[in-house]
Amino acid sequence: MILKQKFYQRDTLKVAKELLGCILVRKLSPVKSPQDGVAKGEFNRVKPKIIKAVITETEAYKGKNDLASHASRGRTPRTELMFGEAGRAYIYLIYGMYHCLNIVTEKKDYPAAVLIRGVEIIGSPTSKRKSDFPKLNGPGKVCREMKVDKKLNGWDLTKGEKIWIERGIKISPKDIKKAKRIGVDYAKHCKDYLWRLSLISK
DNA sequence: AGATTGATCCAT
DNA sequence: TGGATCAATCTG
Repeated sequence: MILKQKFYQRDTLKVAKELLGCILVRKLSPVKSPQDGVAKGEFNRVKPKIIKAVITETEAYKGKNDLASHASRGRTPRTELMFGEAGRAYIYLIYGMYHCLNIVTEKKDYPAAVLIRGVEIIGSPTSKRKSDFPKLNGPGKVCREMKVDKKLNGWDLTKGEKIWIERGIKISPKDIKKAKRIGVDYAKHCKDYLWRLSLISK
C-alpha cells in the first residue's frame, strides 16, 4: 500500500519513526539513450526497472527553530519545498557531489522533512562494488543507488509514479535506536537532539 | 587526516 | 559579486 499524504502530514518524529521498515520504491522508465540517471552502459532498456529498498535509517528536521534544518533561516528558493505540501521529495546536492533525499512532512507552511539516511536494497542493485549493497549507510549512497537526483526535486511521492514509499514490515519500538544527527555540529543546542532513528540490525 | 566539488546564502 | 559553508564519501 502506497503511503498517502495523510501519513506524511503528521509530526515529523512520528513519521521518521514509522518510515523505518517501509519500502522505498524507484521505477525507472525505459530509455533509448543515456539520460535520466541511467548508468553508463544502460542503453536501450526496454522494460521499466524497479528498485526496492527497506528504509533502515532516517533523520528528522523539524520547524524553523531547528538550527540543523535548512529551513532555520526562513523561506528561500531552496527551502520553499520544506514549507510546502507533505509527501513531496526535497532533494539537494551536498558537498558538490552527493544528493540527499528528504520527504516533506507536517502541515503546509510548517517547514519539516525526513532525511532518508540508510536503506537495504531488496531488488536489483546496479553497483558493481560489493560493499555498496545490500546495506547502504549514508544518504549520498542511497541516492546514487536509487538513481535519485535533483530532477526528482518536488516530486509527489503519493502518486505512485517514478518514486514512492509503501508500507512495510512492522517495527517494534525496542528495535529502534535513537541517536544524535550526523554532520550538524554547527546547530548549537539542536545538535544534541536524538532525531536520528535507525533499525537495530540483528 | 585530506581531497573532492558546486549550489546556496549572506556579507560586502 | 565574492567567499565561506555545507544533512558526504572516498581514499590513504
